[in-house]
Amino acid sequence: MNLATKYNPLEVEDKWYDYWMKNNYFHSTPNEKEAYTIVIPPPNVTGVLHMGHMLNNTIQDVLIRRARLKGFNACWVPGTDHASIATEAKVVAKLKEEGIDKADLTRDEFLKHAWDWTDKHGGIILEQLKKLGASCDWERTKFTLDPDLSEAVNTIFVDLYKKGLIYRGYRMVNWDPSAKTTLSDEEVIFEEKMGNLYYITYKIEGSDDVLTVATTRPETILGDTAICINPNDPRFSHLKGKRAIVPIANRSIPIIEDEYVDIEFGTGCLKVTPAHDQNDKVLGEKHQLEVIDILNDDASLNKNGLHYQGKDRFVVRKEITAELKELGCLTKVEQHLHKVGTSERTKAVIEPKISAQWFLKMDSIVPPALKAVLEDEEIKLYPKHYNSTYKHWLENIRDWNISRQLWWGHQIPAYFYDEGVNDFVVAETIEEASKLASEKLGKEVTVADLTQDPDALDTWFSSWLWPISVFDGIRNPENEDFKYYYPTNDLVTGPDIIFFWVARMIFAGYEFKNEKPFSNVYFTGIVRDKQGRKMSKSLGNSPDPIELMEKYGADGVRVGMLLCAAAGNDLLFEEELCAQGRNFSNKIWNAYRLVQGWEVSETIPQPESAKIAIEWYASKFQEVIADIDKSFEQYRISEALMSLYKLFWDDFSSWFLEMVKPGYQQPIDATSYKAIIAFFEDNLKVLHPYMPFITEELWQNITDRTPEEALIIAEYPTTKEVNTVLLKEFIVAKEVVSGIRTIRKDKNIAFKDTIELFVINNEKAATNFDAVIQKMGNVSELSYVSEKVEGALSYRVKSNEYFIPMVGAVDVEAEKAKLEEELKYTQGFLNSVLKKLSNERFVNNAPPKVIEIERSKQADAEAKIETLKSSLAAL
RNA sequence: GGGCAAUUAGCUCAGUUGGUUCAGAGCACCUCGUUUACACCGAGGGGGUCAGGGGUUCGAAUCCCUUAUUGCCCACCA
Repeated sequence: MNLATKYNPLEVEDKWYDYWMKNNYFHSTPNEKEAYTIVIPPPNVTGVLHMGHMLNNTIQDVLIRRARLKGFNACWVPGTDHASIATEAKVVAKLKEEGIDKADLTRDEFLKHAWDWTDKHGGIILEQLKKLGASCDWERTKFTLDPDLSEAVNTIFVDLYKKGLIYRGYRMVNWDPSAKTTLSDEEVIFEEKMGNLYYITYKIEGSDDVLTVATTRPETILGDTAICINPNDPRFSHLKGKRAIVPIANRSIPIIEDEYVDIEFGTGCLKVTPAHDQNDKVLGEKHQLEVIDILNDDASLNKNGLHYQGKDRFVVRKEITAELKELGCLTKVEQHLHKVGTSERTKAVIEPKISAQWFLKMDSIVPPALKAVLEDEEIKLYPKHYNSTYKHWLENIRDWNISRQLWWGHQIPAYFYDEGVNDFVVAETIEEASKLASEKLGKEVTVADLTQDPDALDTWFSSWLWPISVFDGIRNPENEDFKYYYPTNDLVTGPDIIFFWVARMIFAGYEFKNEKPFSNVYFTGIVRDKQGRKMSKSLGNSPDPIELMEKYGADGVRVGMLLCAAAGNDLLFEEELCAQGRNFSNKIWNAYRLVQGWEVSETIPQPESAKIAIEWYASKFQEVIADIDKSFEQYRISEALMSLYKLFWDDFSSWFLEMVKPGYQQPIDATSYKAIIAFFEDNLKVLHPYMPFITEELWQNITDRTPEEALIIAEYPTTKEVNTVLLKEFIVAKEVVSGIRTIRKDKNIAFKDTIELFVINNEKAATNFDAVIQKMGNVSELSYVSEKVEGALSYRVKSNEYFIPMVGAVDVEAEKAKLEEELKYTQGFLNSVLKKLSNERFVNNAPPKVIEIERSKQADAEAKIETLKSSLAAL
């Protein structure tokens, strides 16, 4: 068969993906083999593939395919996340474009739009993953809003509520007065702004004394319910136990003491407004202060704003400043640089606001998760330094606010029955809720009497169950899949969601199953562009993954991606790397073209050079796959790939194939050919996890295979002993060949012209590779001699000397100079060794092994110097 | 402000418990090459005061201290 000189990925990729799908190789069911399981970090259902996904999923596919080859029952569960905030925002925006305001819709109407949107855009990303070659078990595809997963979420909520771990509380939220909604922290952008710091004096009750506070938001004094001083601040010891009067409002408020107050900052006195500041709220709770909310939903002042009622907060800020000045309470205004939270979408300044939220208590949930990672190492994080980050967060964790003021998601299964907001029951269904409420009240409460909490649960409250719920482990804990696949093996994700997701999955694993969700977590870096900027749509610096795959082939992009993905580092991606990946595909392709073009002869004998080359590559291959195993143990996927790259390109193609290559239009002996094909097949196996398409294509090209013989389910090469002696001998042989090449280049001797090579074997080196040296150097005759060869160019490997006779071309002066330079270098080297060895403290303190090494270095150097000196003398 | 990391060749990174010719790899670069698989190639080559300073040690890219720069996370200072 005639193969094109270039590999064309487009012709083969879809073919093999369909073939794998058709033969159901990605699908896994429990069997007697050991399971190897990965659950995908579910991408947003309406998202599209970006470079981060490419990296992440390439790594997962490498792990899965490798496990499959290694004989595990490999199962990679794909799926998507409903991503409540992101998706709802997209739907709201889209409706707005159509002139529809979310506020005008009922919940059901809105959800209908959201589902339409999901049906239209959902799952695109999964189709894109197929282009990448992702060998996910598509029959197991899950979505966090699937009925079974939603049911699991409900069950867990009810369970935790019954355990007393879920409670309803008040919390400061980010309020967007323009959109009149709460925002998650992620949607708030802090911008540095120059503002004013206003110094305001308060009278001390029952005295003429005053105290001064500093604030950036003077209008909030109307919500003040205390003044706080640091108990260790000597300036204010006279204020202890006193009360102060809020200007304008003329309310009396207590002066409290707390070390939270920074003595250095501002005036050392802090006004406390629990309704409008996060830290003040904490202080307020600690000291049981009154909460006075002064704002309406649109950030105008309410009745607590007194005569400012109905006016906007910024208008009030100006007016109240003037009034305070008039009253003589404003002593100073300073310029002050501070960070102001603004809404990502509306740009409005965020107002902290207290509202009712649902919380999950953390105290009992955290300890097993800490222990599992830090003490027992049941779960290992790679790179390991994330242990500290993990520890720090878990030890300072606050109760988890699990409610969101959104509709797209799992509606909280709490049912109010008093029209108000205080009396509720928690139940998996509304029928159950009505029963519970009736019991609780001692009178009939019908379904119609109940109102379900409108809020949805935090997205992570469903995804924290992901490794369990994809196997239906919540609803049906004894099912075979769950028992077989859980705990999963590896999780591959970004460090940005270590708290949001990774830690919480660990919580869920121990809380609900008393078992870890996975054994290893591999954190990838962030994909950046050449300038180190994060790749993003808005910057327009992110290449389209699909276009890249069309240009370089999926295998090329996979390789390009991984080449720059050093373990745990961010990666600076550039398209050039995909070209390198494509070139590698092409290299493999052409190596195959060479081999498949050979004519095989059963009768000709095996050349000596081929025989030893085959022995050598067998060992070399073993050495490299052992290295690769080690790299994988440490999740150094990129390093493992580089080992393979060099193995195939340098060792296999540049050396091995050249060594066994038959002469032009000569046949190859059958023994060698068989071995070469076997090596080629082994190479394809180890390359397959990285480059699934080209390897399957060539595998199937080598010979007709039944579906049971497909590469994707082949058996990974077994480990055999490595002949290290042979490997070392070959390194020397390479240097000998290299020496010939250098001289050929220097003297412009074409490769097709044969040369003679004479050797003085001072090293008593083995002669195993002589046939190879002859072949690779195009040496007509290789002879061992004991005397220098006159009129020859020479070079040295260790203390061995090699001569290539050259008629008339030997420049004695140049030879001399070369020898003298080598001599100088070697003597310098010897001196440094001798210096070490003559240092008594070194000889006394260094371990014997190290001293021995130094002595052999000395001997080698001395031998080489002898050789060089006698050569010089001969000239 | 607190925490975590990083700084080695033009670029991206290895360098294990301090000790083999340990200063390395890939890419890029330079020179030569239309040899019969591949120019998406082959052969050869140049290139680094291991961020700066100090210390420990017989010996430091490696351990300690310190300074500088960079990145990430957390809290954001009334």
